[in-house]
Order: sequence, then C-alpha cells, then structure tokens
Amino acid sequence: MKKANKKISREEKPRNLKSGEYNFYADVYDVVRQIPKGRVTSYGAIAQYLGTKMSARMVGWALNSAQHVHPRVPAQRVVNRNGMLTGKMHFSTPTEMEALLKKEKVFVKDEVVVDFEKKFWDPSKELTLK
DNA sequence: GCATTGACGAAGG
DNA sequence: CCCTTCGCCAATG
Repeated sequence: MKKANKKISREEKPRNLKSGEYNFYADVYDVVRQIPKGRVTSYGAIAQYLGTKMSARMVGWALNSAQHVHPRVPAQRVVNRNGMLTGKMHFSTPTEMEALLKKEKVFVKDEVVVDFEKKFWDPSKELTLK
C-alpha cells in the first residue's frame, strides 16, 4: 500500500472540472493559497500532502499553469527543498519573486531563503488534512 | 504512441 | 562537501 498512493489525484479524483484542468492542479493551487503569509514551503512537501510525494516535479508543473489561473496563487512562497527560488525565472520578472517575499518579511540571501527551516510550512503537519 | 522535458528530491561518487 | 546520476509522473512534441 506504500506505492498505491501515487495516483490519488487522478484515480480517486477524476477530472470533474473542465477539460484541461485536472483536479491535481486545483489541489496544488488550494494548498499553495493556504500557505500563511511570511511562510514558505517546498514542492516536495506539497507533493507529499497530495499523496504524490515522489513527484514533486508535478507540483512545479502545476504552478507553472497557476500563473494564468484567476485566483492569484502565491507561488513565491513555494521553493525547492534547498530553499532556493528556483521558479523565480518563471515569474513576470526574475526579481518579482524575491520582491514579493521581501514584502512578507521573507528575505533571500544568495538565492536562498534566510532561516528557511524556521519559515518552512509543512501542509501535512500544519494543515492536518484528513 | 514513443521520446523528451521539467519551478524536484534523494542517493551516490 | 560539491557535483553527477537516477527516479518519478504528467504534459508536450
């Protein structure tokens, strides 16, 4: 049963939404929007929360489309496990991500979030899903 | 329908 | 301790 949890977003939650919008995407958006201000998380943590911890890449993929989603998704609060702003280049401007984080008192030093472990927000722990 | 890619992550050298 | 390689899943060509 350890590897049976990788497709929950597709198997158990078929695309009830419009074509092109998988539930996996909506799930990612929802989690990211629940990230408290001034906190950050990693792709892996979100993936683990969704059940597909092995595929943190999919989270990033979903966030790539999140830029075009209507409710603005605070993708700047999502960094990789090292605390690096790997997705900053995908923003409107490469400095946009840092600027947004700085407004939230999250400072970036040498491409890495300061006190990343302190500001880290794990959805699986903090959010306490079912 | 197969091959490549991608905002990651863990392990190995 | 830094760099390279492999794995994973979904989307795209």
